[in-house]
Amino acid sequence: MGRTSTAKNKLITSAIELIGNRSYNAVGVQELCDHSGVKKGSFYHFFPSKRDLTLEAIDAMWAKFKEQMLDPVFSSDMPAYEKLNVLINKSYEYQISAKECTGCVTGCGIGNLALELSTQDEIIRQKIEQIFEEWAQYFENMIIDAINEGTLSVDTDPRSTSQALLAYMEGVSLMGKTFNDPTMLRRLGEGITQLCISKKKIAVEDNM
Amino acid sequence: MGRTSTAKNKLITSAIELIGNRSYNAVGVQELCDHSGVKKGSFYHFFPSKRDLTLEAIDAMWAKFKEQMLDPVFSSDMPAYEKLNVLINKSYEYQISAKECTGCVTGCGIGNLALELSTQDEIIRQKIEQIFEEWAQYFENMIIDAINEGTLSVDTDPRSTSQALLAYMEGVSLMGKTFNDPTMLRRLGEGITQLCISKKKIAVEDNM
DNA sequence: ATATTATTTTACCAACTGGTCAACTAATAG
DNA sequence: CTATTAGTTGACCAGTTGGTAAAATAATAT
Repeated sequence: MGRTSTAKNKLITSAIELIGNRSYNAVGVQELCDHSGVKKGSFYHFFPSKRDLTLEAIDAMWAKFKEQMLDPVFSSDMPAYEKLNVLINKSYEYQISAKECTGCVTGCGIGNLALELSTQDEIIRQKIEQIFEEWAQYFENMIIDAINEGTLSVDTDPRSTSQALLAYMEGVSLMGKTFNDPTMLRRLGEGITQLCISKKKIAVEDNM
Repeated sequence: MGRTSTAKNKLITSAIELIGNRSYNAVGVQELCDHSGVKKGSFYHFFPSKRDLTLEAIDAMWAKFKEQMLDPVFSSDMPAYEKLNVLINKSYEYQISAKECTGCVTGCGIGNLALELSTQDEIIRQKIEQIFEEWAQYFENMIIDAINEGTLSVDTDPRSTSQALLAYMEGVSLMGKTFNDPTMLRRLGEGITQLCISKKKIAVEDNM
């Protein structure tokens, strides 16, 4: 039925690249079309609006992120603290290559859009909220496992702690981008374990 | 010599408000002018470009933030962990009122601009980098004091830890904005002390 | 009063924004 | 071989963008 097309995928790929390196509002429909070699008429054949392309681009970013970053790490049988270290290291490597390729630490594509658009587009905000919920779930499962194994204090609140871990990762990405320095991810990333992880049977609770 | 004017200040105030609630690229010169009751010709009498207004708005945001948030807290003689708690609580209160007033948790105005513009405007990136440096300095001084007082382990690296604290604050703001939920600041904010602070003479180092 | 300086106003601009439309072209199904 | 469906193309649009220029207006200094 009719002919087939690669235009849609090319547009999504370009959106991830261009919007990821700059911002939603800094990239126009025309540029998206030029970059992917698609005419504007085709753009609007596949997407009702730039907003809708962005929505699909966010899905694609998240799918890729899970596949390349989260799934490999969290389906392994490393101890929790090592999972976090590996995750941080992968982020570090990613930002290294981003900087080599574009001259800039680009940070977390999803976090960038979250800050730019949360107050402007409720649908996009909700989509990213849902993604963050899912993302934190990886941490939460890890924490619950660690508590059951006895490597983490039973006092640890899995949900709050998982969100704190995500917040810290996003914060570290923000710092890396602001300083345009990938090593920030490694240096600050190390601290992530302090937000929850202990190698002892029961974490020492001395902060009250 | 000539007449005086309030236009410049009105524009800066409007920029903080409008760009703070939305984003740099989502707010145009015309809207800035309308909102502050200044004609466009006057805008360009005082600022060579929208970018330059933003630069001054960032300075004003930072000055206000120091005056209202950082200075009161860090010039007090509270213990370090309480300084952090008060700071978190102030941020929480601020986001509560932002949401009451605009319907949205707006997050950290400086962090928002950092993510939106760091890869697009090197001058703005450098300005925010410098602000973050100064901001972290507040934390660093606090940490050094705490180490000297013996309330914090001598193993603590003041510089990295101070940046980690800032990263966490920014991350928590990002989460609060994304979930449009001010209580996130309070709930996640509590965790900040874990990034460095101990009430015991010497922190238990059990993460290595 | 007048010259000077600072500020305001209005009208304007080219470039670009997201988005539309109708005609055109390929592929497939019958 | 013909319909039908899916995708492509280029011309077009109204509204907006950041920014300009020159004349008009107020305040001050002399």
